[in-house]
Order: sequence, then structure tokens, then C-alpha cells
Amino acid sequence: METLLAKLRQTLRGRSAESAPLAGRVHREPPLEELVEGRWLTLPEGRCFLAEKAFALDQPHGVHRLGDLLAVPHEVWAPFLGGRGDAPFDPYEIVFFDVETTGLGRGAGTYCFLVGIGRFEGETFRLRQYFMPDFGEEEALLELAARDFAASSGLVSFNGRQFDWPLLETRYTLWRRPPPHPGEPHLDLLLPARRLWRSKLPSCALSALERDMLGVMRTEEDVPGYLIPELYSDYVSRGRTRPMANVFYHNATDLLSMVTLAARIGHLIAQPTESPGCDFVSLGRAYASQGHHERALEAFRRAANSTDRQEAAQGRRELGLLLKRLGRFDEAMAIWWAELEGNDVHPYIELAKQFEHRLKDPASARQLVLRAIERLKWGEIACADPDRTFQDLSYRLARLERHLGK
DNA sequence: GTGACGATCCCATACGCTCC
DNA sequence: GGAGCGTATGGGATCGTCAC
Repeated sequence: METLLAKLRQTLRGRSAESAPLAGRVHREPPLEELVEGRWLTLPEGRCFLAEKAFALDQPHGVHRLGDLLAVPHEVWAPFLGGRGDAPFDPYEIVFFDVETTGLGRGAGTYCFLVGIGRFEGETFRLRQYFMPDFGEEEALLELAARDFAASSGLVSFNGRQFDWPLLETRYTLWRRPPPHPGEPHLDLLLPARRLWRSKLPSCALSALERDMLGVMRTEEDVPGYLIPELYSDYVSRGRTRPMANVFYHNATDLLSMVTLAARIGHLIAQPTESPGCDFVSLGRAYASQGHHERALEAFRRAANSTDRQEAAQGRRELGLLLKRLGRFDEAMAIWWAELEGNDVHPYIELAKQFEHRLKDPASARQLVLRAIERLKWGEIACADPDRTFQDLSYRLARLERHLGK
């Protein structure tokens, strides 16, 4: 088996060496190093092109600056770090990464031909892009990327938990190398972005977030993601370097956008009161699920005060339920009382429960249920399943009347 | 002890979304 | 176009409380 693998590696490397000069002749395009700032590296494992660039921390990217992330309190990331929410998340100890691949599949036939890795170093944000010029040179790319990953204590990506990292792990496994990083803590920015803006934006794809939240305008250099596998194929088989330079631009822009997106999200979570355009209901749920109850209550209050009627109703509902869960019944009841003239049946039911079970006042509970039934009949209360709601209310009323009768 | 009820948890299922 | 994750939803099981 080992011999077979060695032969395969040799064959692939041989093909790579043959195809490189051919590539230059077909289209007479300039070599990659003339189009992308970088240099070729030769390792025992093969050749790899390294493009490297450092950005000042006050470098703008859209409406934000790269260094904005450094002011975000580390603890805001805890709800989004997977199983390692307790791990420290220092921007200087983590790496941002994004890979360009030959397709969307997860199998052995999908290669990562470009790995972009960014990290804060002193007064700069340094971006390194490792590029494999042919399929036979993959191990060199993996070796160089591994050195960067191994020097980090955390990962940041966009959809990297589902796509980029598992794919990279597969590539290392296929070369019989251990993945260079345990994979945790891993901040996948797609998760908090969805939590914050799912109900506000038509899409939470990185390109949409760039446009709608970050003010990033890509130049004509950019290429759409779906074309990337084809462009790499053109590079390998026909030596087309110009479109490949555009892929470098695409990858670098993705990485810089991740940095400013993280800054935007981090500041928003840290100070939700100063963040218009955020889905405070989802943010509150995220806080509540992590036990940050006061922050959750604050987020729900923000939602409750929204000018968007639907968001305001949801905010009040979540606020009341969380207060009840925390045993703050009087505060919860105040919310429900204020809601009674709205078009939601929920506050009637919650108040009826409180009167029946906690306050031992079935007569008041009955009045509330009767009023809810009446409003439901008149169509003043909207609910997803009016018939079922009517049944539930009737059942509750019958029980209360039995109780009162006795 | 029994029954009714609410609260909570767990599980299964369906669906939408994102990456190249 | 493949695949995995998160979310929403609904049903069932379990537990604690209370009244009888």
C-alpha cells in the first residue's frame, strides 16, 4: 500500500513538472509571480507559491478598520465557540482562514488548492496565501499551512466548521499527516451572523454581509465563487494565470471581510444598545442559551421597543417567558398585562396560569380565559391555529369552572 | 394514593442555508 | 451540485406540585 502511494505521488509530481512549462506556452500569459506579489518555495514535499502581504491596523476595509477587532472584549465570543466556549480567544493567538477548492464535494477528489491564513502580528494584520501549482504539489501546501495553524490557539472562518476545516482535515488524512490543529476553539462567523441578522437580511452569505453590513465593494478583479474550480482547472491544464490572480484577490478579500465582520459582530454583541439593525430576539436567545440572563433580558427589551411590530411582539413574549423562568413573576405579569390589548393570545394564557396556580385566584383566571375566547371569536386575536387555540381555551375554562363550582 | 397540570427535557423530522 | 449544521416544530416521557 505504501509503495502504491509512493508511486502515485511520484507520478503526480512528474506530471506537475511536465505541465508547468507547457502552461506558460499555451496562452502566453505572464507567470503568476508577476501578477501576484509573492515567491515560489521548494520543499522536499514539492513546490508552493506563497503570496504574503501585511496591512496596517488602521487600514480601512469597507466602513471598518482591520484593527477594530482588537477592541472587542474576548468573552463575547463564548456562545459561538462550539464545545470550547471557556477557551481564551485572543485575536493575537488565533488565525483567520479560508480555502479555495476544486469543488463542493467532501470526498478525496476535492482539493484545497489555495489556503489563505491571516493573523495579527504586532501593528499589522499579516496575510499569507499558500497556492499549489498542480495536484502533485499538495503536500507542500499542506506542510506550509500546517506551520501557521500549529502556531495558533484558535480558528476563525466563515462556514469553516462545515466546509473549510473538514475538507482540510481530509486532505491531511489522505497524506497520512495529522491535522495541524485540534479544530477548537473555532469561531465560525456564519453562526453569529445568522443569529444577528437572519430576520433582517435576505441572505447571510459573506458577499451579502459585505454589501449590507460592512460597506465592502469588490472591484472588477473579483470572481464569483462558483467559477473558481473551473479557473483552477484552466490554470493547471492551460496555464491561465490572470484569472488565477483574481482568485487570490477573492480569497484575500474574503479574509479581510472576516476580520471586519468579526469586529462588527463583536462590538454589536458587546454593546447591543448601540447597534441598530440587529435581530435582538435572536441575540437574546443566544445569550439566554448560554446563561447570560441579564444580557438576554436587555436584548429582549430592545426588541420589545422596536418600531417593527412583529419584532416588538416577539421581544415582549421572550421577555415575559424569561422573567417567568427566572422566577421574576411580577415583572413577567407586568409585561403580559401591558400586552392584553394586543392581538396575541399568549399573555391571556400566561396570566391565567399565574392566577390559577400561583396566586390561587381561579375567578380572575376564568375572567381572562373568557375574554380571550371572546376576542378569538371576534377575530381580534391572531394565532396560527385558531381552532386548536379555541379548544385549549375551552378546556381551560371548563376546568376552572369545575374548580369554582366546587 | 390518584389524577390533573405545568415545566422541562429529549428525540425525530423537516427545512433552509452556506461553502467552491 | 453534496453535505452538514442550526433552527423550528411537535410528540412523548418524566418530574414536581397541588387538590381531593
